[in-house]
Amino acid sequence: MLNSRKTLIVIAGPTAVGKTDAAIKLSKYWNSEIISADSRQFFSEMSIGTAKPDQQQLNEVKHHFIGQLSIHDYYNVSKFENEVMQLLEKLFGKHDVVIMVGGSGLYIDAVCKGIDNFPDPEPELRSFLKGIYLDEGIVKLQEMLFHIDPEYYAKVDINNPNRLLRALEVCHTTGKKFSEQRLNSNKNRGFRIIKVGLNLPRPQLFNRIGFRVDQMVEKGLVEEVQNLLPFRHLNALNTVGYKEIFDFLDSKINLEQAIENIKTNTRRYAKRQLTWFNRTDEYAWFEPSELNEITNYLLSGSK
RNA sequence: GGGGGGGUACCAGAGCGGUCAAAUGGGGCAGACUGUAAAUCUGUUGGCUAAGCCUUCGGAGGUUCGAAUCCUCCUCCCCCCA
Repeated sequence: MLNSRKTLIVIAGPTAVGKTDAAIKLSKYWNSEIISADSRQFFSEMSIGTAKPDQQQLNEVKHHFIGQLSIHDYYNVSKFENEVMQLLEKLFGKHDVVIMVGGSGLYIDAVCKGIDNFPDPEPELRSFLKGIYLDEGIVKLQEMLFHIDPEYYAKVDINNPNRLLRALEVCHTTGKKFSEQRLNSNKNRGFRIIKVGLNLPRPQLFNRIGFRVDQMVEKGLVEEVQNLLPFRHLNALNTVGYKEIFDFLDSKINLEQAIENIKTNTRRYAKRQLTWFNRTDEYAWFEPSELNEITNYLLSGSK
């Protein structure tokens, strides 16, 4: 069991706000290490388009969960939760403070609050259900769910194929209703968690997004995506910055248009992230440049 | 100079006498979200003292009980002929 003096500092915020830099500085201050909670920076083949920390930054502070997976690997939040918890046990052995940075809200929450246990989905079942959806449409999924798990049917977003697919998948593999197993439990972690949100006035954030996308293109985004073209069907590549370039490589749109689309979709992504983080009032919000304020806040809170 | 087409909400683009504050798409804004999550999905998008009222469909007049829709003039744009 972890010592309660141990603290996990969570740094969250919308994409391109400046989380990486801030986390590195804070990590240096506490002489600690960084756990990344970014569902796309996990993949070794995706670097430019995911704005991974560069080699110099990686050398400055030890990072975990950056590029540890291949786009061909199957991964999910639950695995992330387990791996992070294992790692934390080790890290807290030598540090009182560990920093977790990232923009993937679900992944952050899985670490902070835990996530219910479900068996891993069987790939065959998953593709079977997907086939039904593709062949017979969402209405068929709705009917299936209505019969198997009316309770969940009553509360899900009935138009969201992913949700329906997942619920059906769980019902079929466990033989039990999804709604009965989805406890929304709140695991008690043996360490303190302090959450810091980083944000900027919207116009400024959006400027940074535009600038960063241009930079990605200069660094060779198109080539990176081109090399991944054969694997475009993989889930990891259903990602902003990649799908738009695929459209360009398909000659559906020109480069300029693709770049514009990436910027637009990134702005939307940032908005969705903010919506997620604003769901709770657990975050103390700062601008990324307010390092002193952040440090003071953390010091007063981590005592 | 002659002939033709057209100017509709942030943009594109339907509508072509009432059921039009105006389809649809894009963009914007807001939201949902426990295993594909940078994914997936939803709502909203003229104004207001909001089941009502006010101001909108290039501009000005006119016809009509009634006009984004018809007529006249003006204006701007596009295409064809010279």
